[in-house]
Amino acid sequence: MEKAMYVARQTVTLISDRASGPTTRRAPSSVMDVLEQFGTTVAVRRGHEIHKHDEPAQFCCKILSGCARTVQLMEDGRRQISEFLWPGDMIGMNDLETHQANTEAVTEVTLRRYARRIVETYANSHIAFALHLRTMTLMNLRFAHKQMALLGRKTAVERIASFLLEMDRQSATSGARLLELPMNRTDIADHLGLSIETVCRTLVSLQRDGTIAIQRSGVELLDRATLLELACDAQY
Amino acid sequence: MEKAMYVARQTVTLISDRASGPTTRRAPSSVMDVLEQFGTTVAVRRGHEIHKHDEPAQFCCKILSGCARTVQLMEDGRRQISEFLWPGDMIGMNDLETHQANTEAVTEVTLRRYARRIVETYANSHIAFALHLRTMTLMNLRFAHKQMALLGRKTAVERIASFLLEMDRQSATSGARLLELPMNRTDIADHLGLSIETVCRTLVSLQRDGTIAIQRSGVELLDRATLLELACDAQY
DNA sequence: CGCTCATTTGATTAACATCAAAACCAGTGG
DNA sequence: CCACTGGTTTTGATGTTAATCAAATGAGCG
Repeated sequence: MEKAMYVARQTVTLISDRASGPTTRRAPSSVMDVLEQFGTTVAVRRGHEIHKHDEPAQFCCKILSGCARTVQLMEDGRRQISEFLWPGDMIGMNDLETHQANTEAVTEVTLRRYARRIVETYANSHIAFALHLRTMTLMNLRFAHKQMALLGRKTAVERIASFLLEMDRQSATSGARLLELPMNRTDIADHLGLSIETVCRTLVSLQRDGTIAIQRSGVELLDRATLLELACDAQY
Repeated sequence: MEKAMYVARQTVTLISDRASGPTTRRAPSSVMDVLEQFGTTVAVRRGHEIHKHDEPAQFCCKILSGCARTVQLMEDGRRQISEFLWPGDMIGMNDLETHQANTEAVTEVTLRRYARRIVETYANSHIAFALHLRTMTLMNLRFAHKQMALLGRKTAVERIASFLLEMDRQSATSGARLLELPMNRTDIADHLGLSIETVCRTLVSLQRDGTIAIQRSGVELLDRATLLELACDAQY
């Protein structure tokens, strides 16, 4: 009975989801909901791995709660965090046979996990689902291009300002003064291509200017106008 | 008659194309060939624009010959070149309503141009085509992630070595000693997040080491082993 | 040949990394 | 409550890489 219901919903709502807009990498509910019935819920502890690089991509997941990071690792230990992932984001959809990066829990994370076989089967028989997968990948790609411009051409302050605005946009309580930052300074550094000390110093200097106020678990955005200017980015 | 032929080919060969492997962003011939009949061939002169950022995405193109670049521009003129595009690569498939970046001809370029409306229509009714679009986008995303690691964490020499190996991989005559580099030093700099002077100096220093030999229109790769080591990248 | 544009070289500077240590913070247990 | 511990963040001093500024050289072309 539940199964029947899902199928019905799917035929009705599949198309409309592409309107979810260019700014989110979230899985809009309706198209992906058809997977619900096949998923299992899993908890991953802070710091633990969700997927490993080069592992066969058996599963993909939707984040229910918490924050994760995708990490590219060089032999000598240098790290690049391509993105942080939030509730609603999908993990492991950007891979074909094997995972392309480590995915790790930044905080305690709960996931809804699906066998990729199911997802692929579904994509092979439901065109709107296949199109939706592409749209999700495109959103990721759009973000990646922005991040390349940040890493290639922005200064430390510009990177931090962009990061704060991006985190605010992603955040559930976007627009609130207090912005929670669950990741530590090392993660921020490895996401922005900076050293941890530069991240600290830049945040402190923004605090001295009165642009932000650093809190134990995040940052207050006091002066958005200044951040916007510093971010050098039409999007925000 | 020609039309009929194309349709026939399509039904036979649609599925098999996903085997085209993880290392190319090219459009494998068979799936995309169904578009052929709708395309028009266009020439774009060196330096001219193919698509403009924020323009409605009316067309997409396949490169027939030449080299193009996708450029992200900041207000003050700083540039980031996300990628170079080669014969077989698709342009404008990574956008939804509007283009996300400028695409410009590095050399004289000839294109096969298709109305997006046709492509979208086709994707909406042919599932293998829709799946293929996703696979192409995934290849692009994979490259973008590698480039983020390069921009965030690699030194100048490592970037140049990675770039040369990447260009060699993309090149039609991959493996040959002489590697053609149609883009100028400024383009390379804006692709690697370096200054033009650093690109020059680094190339010259690799030449002094005997790793490469700089030619008027490219570079000879004399010592691939050293380049591989410098690139710090398991992929090559 | 002389013009323009691209590349290379040189000298100097600035931004950020690195190294080192102090301060802070969250737990833990007395 | 306080002291102790391990980890994270912050601050300070110094070093390095690559950017910037400036000029010379080289290549393509009418």
